Amino acid sequence: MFFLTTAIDYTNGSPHIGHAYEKVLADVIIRYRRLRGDDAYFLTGVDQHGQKVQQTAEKEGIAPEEFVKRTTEKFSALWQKLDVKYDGWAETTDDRHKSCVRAILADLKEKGQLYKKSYAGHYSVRQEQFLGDRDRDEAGNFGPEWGEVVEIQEENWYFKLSEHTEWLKNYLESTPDVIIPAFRKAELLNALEKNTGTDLCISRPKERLRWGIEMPFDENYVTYVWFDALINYISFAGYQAEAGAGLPDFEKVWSDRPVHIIGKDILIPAHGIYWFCMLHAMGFIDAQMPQLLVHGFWNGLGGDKMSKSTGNIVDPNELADKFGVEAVRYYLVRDIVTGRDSNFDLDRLVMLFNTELANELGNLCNRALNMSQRFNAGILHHGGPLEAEDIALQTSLTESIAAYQTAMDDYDISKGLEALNRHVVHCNGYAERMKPWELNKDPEKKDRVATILYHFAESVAHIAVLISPVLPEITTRLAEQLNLPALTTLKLTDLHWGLLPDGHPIGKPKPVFPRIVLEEPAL
RNA sequence: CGCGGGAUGGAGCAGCCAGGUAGCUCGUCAGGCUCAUAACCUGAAGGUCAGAGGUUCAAAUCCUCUUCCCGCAACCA
Repeated sequence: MFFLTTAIDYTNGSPHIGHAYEKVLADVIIRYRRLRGDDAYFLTGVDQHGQKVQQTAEKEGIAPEEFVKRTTEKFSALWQKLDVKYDGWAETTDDRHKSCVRAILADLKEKGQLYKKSYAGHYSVRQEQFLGDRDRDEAGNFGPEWGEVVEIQEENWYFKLSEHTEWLKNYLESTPDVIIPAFRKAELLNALEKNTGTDLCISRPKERLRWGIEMPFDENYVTYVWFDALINYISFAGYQAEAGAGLPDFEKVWSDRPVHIIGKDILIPAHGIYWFCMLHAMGFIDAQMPQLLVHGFWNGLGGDKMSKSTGNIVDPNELADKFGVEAVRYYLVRDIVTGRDSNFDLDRLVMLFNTELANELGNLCNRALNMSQRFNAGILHHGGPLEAEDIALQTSLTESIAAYQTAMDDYDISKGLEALNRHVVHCNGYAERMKPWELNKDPEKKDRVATILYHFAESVAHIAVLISPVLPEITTRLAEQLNLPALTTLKLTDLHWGLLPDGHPIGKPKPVFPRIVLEEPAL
């Protein structure tokens, strides 16, 4: 089975465009895999524990449970709005997750993978955290923002990460496609080089952090981020779950290498090092290690980082309300090369929607249906013998589908959409060259007109199916206009010339993509 | 020598891994069409592919050096 996950979002604030991008990307990939006919499972969710949540909840004077419930809602509501359809929803406060985490910790302790060690360092009472050298100012002191800084000693639990780094290095070097895109692997190997020898602190004493999962063998501690959040990938996949827990069958879901979609910021060290080593310690073999699909970031217009301080944060909710879900989904996967960064540009969002969807595809559909209605009373006929131009159009479609499939298999959604667009453009050119509106004036050419119109409709039918991973709602609308609802259930392998039967009554044209019109800027 | 990414016509990008006439979208200019969502089609102008050197019959693409830009604390994708 194809098992796809995303990073789980931290429920300390509102979702922004980056969160939306990752989920839409995942949704497009999972829908594509289903279109390909693969059995697929999509898991996403939220990370709810930790200090920040505890602090923010305190500041607002409510219990962390309450706070987390509220912020989680914002995320799930957005996914619903953006038509992101997942099979499994991971919330780290879920009891099933907690017991899985505890079972894993107990097991690793049993195996001698965990130990307790004392650590001494500078601690900020106000911020409730240990400080490192990087927190010092130029003069080498801790600034006033940290408040009172004391030296304390503290015991914590550690995971023997260092016992697995050698294996990891060999694994990474000998296995292709562990990290997509490939250029990130070099970075990871470099980081690994530096990391050897250190173990991983995985606990916090309860006096400092209450909002977490209690260690199964030491009630004074909760486990800290790694053995909580990362575990979601297996806990919600049904790893060691009891029957009837409402979780999938782990053996089935994790039968192939799963794909984890993550942002470039959490590759090193979290997923690239910790997670692989954790799985290895748990006994996962090389063939069960996940692939990491690492995506880039959306920056502000000038390429600046998006941040609250510069105020260039983009709210996906507002975006969807203003421009529509289709425009947002299309833009997010069309205007970025998977793996790289891109600059978020509203003008381009509008432009891409208006040109590629409204003008080219939408208008193609519209003109095709209109002519069919006006010239042939809305009935499609396969028509007469094919001319060179007809064959060229069919070839264009075949080539577009092949290019689309290759690109989509490589998670290159942008290139896949571009391939579809090429065929749409070809169709519009075909229309200009064939001029069915001229031919129609000659009663002798009825058959020829029918052939041409059929080529339009059939192309639209194919594109409707192929674009469904990105714009599922549009597929439904196009299928309605073509009066062939069955299109929405077709798989890639079902596609062949002749989806629309001879004598098929086509629907009435109605703009599928109304152009986005922005108010003219006042001059 | 910390690590990594980037530099391609006015703007935004692809091509680079597996060298072989420099491509896409937008914009600009000129024309055409009228079936269609003022949409569509055709053509043109515009690039010494950051710079220097090297390998090669051939380099945007491989190698070396240089310059400039961006990212690299935190459970913010």
